[in-house]
Amino acid sequence: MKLKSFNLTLGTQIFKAFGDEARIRILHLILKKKEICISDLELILEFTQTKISRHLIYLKNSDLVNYRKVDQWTFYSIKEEVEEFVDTMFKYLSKDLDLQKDIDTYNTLHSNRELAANKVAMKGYKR
Amino acid sequence: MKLKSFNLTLGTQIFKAFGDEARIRILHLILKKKEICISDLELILEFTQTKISRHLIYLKNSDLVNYRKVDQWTFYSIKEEVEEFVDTMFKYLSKDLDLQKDIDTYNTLHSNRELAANKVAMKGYKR
DNA sequence: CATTTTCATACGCTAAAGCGTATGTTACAA
DNA sequence: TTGTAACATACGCTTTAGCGTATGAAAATG
Repeated sequence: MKLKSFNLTLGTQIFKAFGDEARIRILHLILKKKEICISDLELILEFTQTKISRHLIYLKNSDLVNYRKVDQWTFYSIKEEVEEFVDTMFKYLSKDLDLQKDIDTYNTLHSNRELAANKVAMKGYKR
Repeated sequence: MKLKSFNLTLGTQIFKAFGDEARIRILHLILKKKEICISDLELILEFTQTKISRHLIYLKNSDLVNYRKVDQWTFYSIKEEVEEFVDTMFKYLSKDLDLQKDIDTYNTLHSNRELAANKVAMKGYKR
């Protein structure tokens, strides 16, 4: 179910989550690609694994993302309750070139079959 | 003119501005009451003058508010370019009881003629 | 079964945020 | 002209945030 509003405490926490460029870029990729894992974010954003991991934990604690385990990967996604909110936020950022470039980078890597997402999606993927 | 979007840098700055309970409460009062000065915010929120002043400077530097001088007071207002954005943000906070209470407090003080806003609005206000 | 991959976390550091007290400045009031 | 009200700012302090390096754990791979 959709969350229509939040109180001051949660609201502040959510805005704080958006108050960091790295987290915005991570959230943006999660939103646009529905699901993404840490190792793929590492390739795309060229951050250290630690940095990405920590920001994802932050986002998890802010109730903005969920995760599920698939084989050895942990895929993060936007929590359904806040998806409309997150989507609204990114409408205000839709013209940003850096965010667009991140999507391009994802697409290139995906075409090159370099992402974990490829391996999971691949039929007959051998374990 | 309305600002439809902002880039990553400005966006991060704006979200940071919302990432603090005191600033949210201040912004909320400015938005709902159109204009407000520091001494009135002091009465309503019961923060120190320094704290309010600093947060308003922060909001000014984040391009969220404007101010104008009226007699001895400095009245802050939401910048027109971001008003639609700010309004949208507060829709998500519209159920919050603390924010509602701040408005009630403003209204009470206003009824009691205890705000600078009263003195300015008063016709024939003697200098 | 040894190695690699994926992700989390402890440690230590630096920078930024937030705050109170005190003080300064300007303009209005008496 | 003396005092007061409104607001800004310097100083010092404490807390929080963000980061890299190193290490740990679990699971998959070869």
